[in-house]
Amino acid sequence: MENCPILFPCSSSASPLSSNMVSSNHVFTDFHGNNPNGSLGLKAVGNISQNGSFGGYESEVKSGKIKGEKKIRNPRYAFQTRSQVDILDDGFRWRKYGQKAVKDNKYPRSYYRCTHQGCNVKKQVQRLSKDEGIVVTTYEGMHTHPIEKSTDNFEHILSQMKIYTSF
DNA sequence: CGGCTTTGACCAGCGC
DNA sequence: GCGCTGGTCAAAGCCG
Repeated sequence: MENCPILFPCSSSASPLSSNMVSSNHVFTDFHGNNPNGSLGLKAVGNISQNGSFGGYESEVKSGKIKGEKKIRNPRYAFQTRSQVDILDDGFRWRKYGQKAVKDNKYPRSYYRCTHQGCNVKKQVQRLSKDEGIVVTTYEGMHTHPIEKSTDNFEHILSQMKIYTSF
């Protein structure tokens, strides 16, 4: 089955959502300041903690590199998920390659990399100091292979992400 | 035995 | 020019 909805568009699978996110350099989920709980229908997850930290997230590529177009980085996609654990099993195999503490947050940020050959997808998981129940997952790059694990439990998480990316 | 996590150090970019 | 922050690597150790 085409289990490559939004974040993980298979090379052969061209879902409208995936192309949408690819077209726009950053389809960043702009929840901050625009997250009336109830309108989202995310009663399951409650409130998503509307903080404006995401605005700064995207400012990375636009610094002074666009002029030289050399340091162009893969588009990033960040998602907030309500989870007790940092490790969100999205069906891929990730290898942790670093961990750093961020000043804004008291919790450390973990850097993961897809262990698949030829798949240089990176992701970083960060927990919000304000809400320890909120985990921010930032994906960088695109997977070029199908999911190797069943997205059984991941499905419900995905549904949440879908709502976020629907913005 | 292989794969993965951990942790410290190193490096590059940016701001002051 | 210096200092800071973020990001990545690499060696060692652990676990399955």
